[in-house]
Amino acid sequence: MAVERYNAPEREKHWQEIWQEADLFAAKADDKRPKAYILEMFPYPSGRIHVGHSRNYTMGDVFARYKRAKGFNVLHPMGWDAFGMPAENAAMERKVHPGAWTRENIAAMREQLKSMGFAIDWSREFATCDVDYYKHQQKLFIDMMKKDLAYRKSSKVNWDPVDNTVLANEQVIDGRGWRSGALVEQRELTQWFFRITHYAEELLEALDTLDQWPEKVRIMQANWIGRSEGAMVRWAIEDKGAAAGIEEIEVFTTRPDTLFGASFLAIAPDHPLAKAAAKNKPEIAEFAAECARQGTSAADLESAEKKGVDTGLRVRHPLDPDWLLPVWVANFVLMDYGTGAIFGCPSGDQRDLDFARAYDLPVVPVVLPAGEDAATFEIGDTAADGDGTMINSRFLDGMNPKQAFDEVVSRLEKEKLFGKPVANRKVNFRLRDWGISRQRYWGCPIPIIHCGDCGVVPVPDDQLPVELPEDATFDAPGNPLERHPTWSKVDCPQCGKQAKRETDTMDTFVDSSWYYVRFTAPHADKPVDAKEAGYWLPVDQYIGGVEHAILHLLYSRFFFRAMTDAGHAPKATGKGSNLREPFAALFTQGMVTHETYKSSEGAWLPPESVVLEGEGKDRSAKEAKTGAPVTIGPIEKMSKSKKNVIDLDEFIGNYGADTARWFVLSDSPPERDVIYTDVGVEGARRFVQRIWRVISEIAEKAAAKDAPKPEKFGPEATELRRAVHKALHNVGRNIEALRFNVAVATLYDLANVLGSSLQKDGEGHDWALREAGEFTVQMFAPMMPHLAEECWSRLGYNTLVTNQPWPEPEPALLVDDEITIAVQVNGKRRDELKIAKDASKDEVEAAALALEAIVRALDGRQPKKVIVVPQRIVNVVV
RNA sequence: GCGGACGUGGUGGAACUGGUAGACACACAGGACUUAAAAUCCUGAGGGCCUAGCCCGUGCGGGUUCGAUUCCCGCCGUCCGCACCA
Repeated sequence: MAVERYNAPEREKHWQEIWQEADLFAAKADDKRPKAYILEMFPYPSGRIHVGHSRNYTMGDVFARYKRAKGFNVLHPMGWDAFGMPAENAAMERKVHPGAWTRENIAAMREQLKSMGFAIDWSREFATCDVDYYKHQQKLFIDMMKKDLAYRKSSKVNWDPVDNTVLANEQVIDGRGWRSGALVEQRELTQWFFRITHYAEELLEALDTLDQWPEKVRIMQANWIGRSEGAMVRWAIEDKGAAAGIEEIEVFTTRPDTLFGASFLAIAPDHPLAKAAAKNKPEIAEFAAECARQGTSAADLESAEKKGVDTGLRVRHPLDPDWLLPVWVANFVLMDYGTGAIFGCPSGDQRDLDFARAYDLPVVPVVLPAGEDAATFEIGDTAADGDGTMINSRFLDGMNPKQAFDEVVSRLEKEKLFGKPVANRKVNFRLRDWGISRQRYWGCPIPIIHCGDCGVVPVPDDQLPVELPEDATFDAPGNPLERHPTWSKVDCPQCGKQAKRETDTMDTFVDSSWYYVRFTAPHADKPVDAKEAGYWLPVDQYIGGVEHAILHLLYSRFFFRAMTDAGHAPKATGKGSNLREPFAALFTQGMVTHETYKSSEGAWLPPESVVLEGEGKDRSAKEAKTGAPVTIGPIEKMSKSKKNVIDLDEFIGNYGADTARWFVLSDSPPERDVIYTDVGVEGARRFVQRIWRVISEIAEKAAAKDAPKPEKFGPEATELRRAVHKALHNVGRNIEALRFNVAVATLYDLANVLGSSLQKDGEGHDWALREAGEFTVQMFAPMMPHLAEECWSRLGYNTLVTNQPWPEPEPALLVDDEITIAVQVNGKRRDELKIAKDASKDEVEAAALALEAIVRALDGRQPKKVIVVPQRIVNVVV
């Protein structure tokens, strides 16, 4: 009989109301069940949720619902990463207050998330721009400062000389300010830093304990921290007059063994010596200014052509006082790394080689790679940075680099320059302290007061929070806090004299470095409720984009330690005692991508305004309204700026939340990108309807819901039960491993089986059908929860499937008595063999050799060897 | 430039730990139902050839192995991050 269509939008609303009334997802600590804290990286409230965002939350939700069914006490909260630049840009462009803009966006996005039917404990929701959140962050800052984990120092920013404002790296386009178009320059400012380097060693070593993190993220973090063992080597400057009294240059090197291959020293353009030298040589000043116009980003610096200027200064080689080397200023040497000075060994380092070739500096090979002849070996375009034998290195000749390293360092440790050892061993990290100062309004104010007499004074606890002034102006670039007429004027808390508030606000990465702690007790009157945090932490499954693999995750790992050490530790409970890592398991998911469209004027067009025609190479597009031609651009991650987004409301209105959920889980492995296509969505929508039909038919044909389990099952029923129990096993296993696309495929498979078994009959079949229907509904319930509730009630229940425990498969139904294995001859498959699962090796071999196709393939030749891997394969070698 | 990943039919992808490559889905073709269409259901299919069978095939080139999508080396391409986007 015909089954009426499932009206997803209408039924979904219904079930969401039911869940809300039952208050199913509110989490409470102190439960007898084991806990599971499941968290997706919280969103920036940019305006509206699109299908791209929804994937991340859907994955978390499937996992949370599954864990709930498996008997865990689940915490699955949601909040808003609400500070940041876009709100301030909106304020400038549209004259809305950043706060108002943000609140509006949050309200809209909250409704969108709710319409997806996520199993979220909304009572814990907060935004990082809530005073009640950031006031605790100010307290954390002060306590970290007291532990010397926050401090001030000078560092560089991108400065727009026309707008008189600091620019973010992304606001610098080809060296110019994005609004003014002015050439950006580097400028030094005194700014606040977190001492993340204090934890460099620990953050590196603890990576080994994160066995539920993707290997690639751990590798990236390890490289980012960049521990290297080397030596500090001091070089005496020959002409001190020219160097403004500076006597030496200290260099960090990981390769002291290659010292005899040195041909120059290079210093950063902002190295003190470079600054001193610039006073006498205008071309150095000019070069430094040119470098300062390159922007501050490492990618720009390192991909720029290697350039330099000879300072004219000369230094003495530490191993040979008669050997003088030139000192260059070079754009590829970074003041932030090591000492801001290097010695160049062109034969052993590609960057040094490129530089030496450009400026005709000597290239002396010092490491002879294995297999090369010392007499003929020459360096071409590629540096020899590998292992080998030392040559051209006097007393080091014949050693390997490791021995030479030790020899050089121990010699130089004993030598003195100006009364101190010439060299000493040193462990260096690439990791730099975290600069958190932002010269902007929409962020957490740094709770500091600057007093002419007392200096830097933290705001006392009883004067917290330092709130942002509502009446700031956004009509001009620059920091609204700085130009506010009264806000920064305060009395010094120590001496009472007139003083000035710190007008820098914190990097928004600070906000997101501890929000997962706050979720454990979002209304507590101190930053951390030790008991709640101790119960829920660590986060058992954290889900977010790979783009956060380094910064957000490393900052969070640091901040969690720092706040703990500053007196805000979770209370140790059993397993969680001495908790240092906030995220026990991490999953990095891929983006949802979509084609981009551009009008003939070069403007981005949203997909709904474009009509597509043809297929393959003949595909073309035009504007729906005007018919004007449209360029089909590359497939890129859905983003507002490129307009290639599918709005969630519209989607849900058309298809329903379950279709959206099913679509983003289907096909693509979750860690990889998924391309949004209309046909893909159609497929998901059809499946929703198909499931509804199949379950409805099962509800009619199956045994009554309390019918006793039959003693015996006929072959049809057994076949069905095998398929269902296997699917149950696989779906559970794959959700557990977050391989949602495979779980989805398993369910497609099962739906095919259910469809055909509806035509069948036999002993116990009606009971098997009911079991199949119920298990199937439970299996897809985490993914399509609304449809599952609808089907559950169709099957005659007035309970909620959301509250049902995950069924356990019967082990006996998971194994087949007879299996099929492939038979190969010389590694090529020639036939397959059906044989009892527990057949012995000899039986398998005999049966395989008797196969007609094998006899033919052997063609009378005697097998040299027969490899039998039980239950897998037979390979006959001739 | 540096660091990290990824690459399988027309398409998205599957393949547990080195053991039958292409599950499942989309698109396509044929059929059933229908006055017709939509919807639904059934069937087919990696490519090639001398088609009872054989050969080729997981970006390209090598290697290890009885056996490689899987491990190793080199290359090409794409994507992510690079410290003030979040």
